Amino acid sequence: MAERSQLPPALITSGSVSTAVTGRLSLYLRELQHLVRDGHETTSSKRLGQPLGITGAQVRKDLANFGQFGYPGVGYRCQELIGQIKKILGTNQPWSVALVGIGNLGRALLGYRGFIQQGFHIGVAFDIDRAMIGRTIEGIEVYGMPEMASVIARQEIKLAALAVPAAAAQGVADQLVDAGIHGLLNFAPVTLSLPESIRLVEVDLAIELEQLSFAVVNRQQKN
Amino acid sequence: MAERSQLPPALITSGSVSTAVTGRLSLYLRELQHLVRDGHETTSSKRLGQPLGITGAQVRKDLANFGQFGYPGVGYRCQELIGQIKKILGTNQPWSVALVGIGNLGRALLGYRGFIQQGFHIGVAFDIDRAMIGRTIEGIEVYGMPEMASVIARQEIKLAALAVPAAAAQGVADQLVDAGIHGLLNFAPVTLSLPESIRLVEVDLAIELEQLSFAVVNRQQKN
DNA sequence: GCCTGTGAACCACTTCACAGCT
DNA sequence: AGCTGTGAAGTGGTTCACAGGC
Repeated sequence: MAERSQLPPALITSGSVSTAVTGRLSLYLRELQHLVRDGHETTSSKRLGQPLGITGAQVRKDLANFGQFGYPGVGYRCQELIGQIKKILGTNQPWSVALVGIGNLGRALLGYRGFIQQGFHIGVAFDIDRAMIGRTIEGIEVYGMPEMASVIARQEIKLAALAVPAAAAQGVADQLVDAGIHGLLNFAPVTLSLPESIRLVEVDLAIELEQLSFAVVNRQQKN
Repeated sequence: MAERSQLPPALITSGSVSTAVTGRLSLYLRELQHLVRDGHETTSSKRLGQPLGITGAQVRKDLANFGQFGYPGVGYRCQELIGQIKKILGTNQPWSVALVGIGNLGRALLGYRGFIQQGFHIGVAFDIDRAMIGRTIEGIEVYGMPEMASVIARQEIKLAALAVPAAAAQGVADQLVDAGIHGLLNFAPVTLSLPESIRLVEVDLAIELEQLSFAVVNRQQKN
């Protein structure tokens, strides 16, 4: 399989892939990391997808969007595939994330250990609360909002997590965009209006519970 | 439109609807609540979907899965549609949720105000930390794990949020199932193995950041 | 034998377009 | 005129099935 390793650092295609695919890629990555921790060196598309309720064919099709990573008759080498998926997702290099809003949720994100091992860390935090500004929480410095643009520019931060009250979210998002952010993870339960160039991922905890409520009330089987 | 209001309390169909549809239903609900707050009495499928980047046809098709809620030539009455969507999602009656794990994330959920207005509240919390057991945090009593089954049975709790470390998640999930829970909102970054009868919604914060990373690196436009 | 990678078939979801109601 | 509800058409995503490599 010499040919494959001579290709440019993965993601040859990148010709617009659906979020369904990339979402599953993240699941494969998580699963592979568990497999490695359990001492597995290789796996098959079937064994990789099984615990996730995903067929082998689906796993192979998903990966086929980005290249050829498997070995016929053998399967996939876990460590190698982990590296490839990280390259695809862009997490082979670490990301520094700016956090805005140090309420309950913000502080939870500050202390969340799950980020580090996936290649993310909160690099700086912002809040409007004077009592917080200047302090260091969980090892992260807290700045006031006026310093946002300069701090984000100086530290070359591209991603931000927005954990402010709904009413403040759009205003803060605008400031983050002005500060030069490229992507935004929004926890506020509002629909943000942003320039096309800004990537947005939304997490609304109440909506997740609503989806659970629906599933329970309707006892629907799949998905 | 007398006929419609004589129909059984909505969700006539319920014949297996995709999560794509129900996810958008939650977004419509959120949007409608904002419209009401801004003083709107009615809206159209187009105006409802626009801020969400969803076409009017899509909005109408989604609602058509559950009945007829609109008025030709007029649109939808916001308050009425809010009520209908809540019935569909099962949030017209309040849900009491059990929280397991009072670490950073768990405490954030305890104090999260966004739940209440969508019809959810944390009714009870559990942890293994002796220092926590017996205390009351944010007005919620904290119990030890051995009391889980009896407390959940006594309070007839059907939903649980799982905010424990990854390594403990499967074991706690099993206990929750034994305690009679019907649906589980899992924040631990592991794939849980549960009986078919248990509904599961997963939120993995690191995965959300990975999706953002991919979107930024690949500068892909649409969803 | 086992497993990948992939065209072809299949299925589901989305968009279109229009009849019918207000 | 404006808007819903819905069959029909179109698009995209998933599953099938098999050729080819280990």
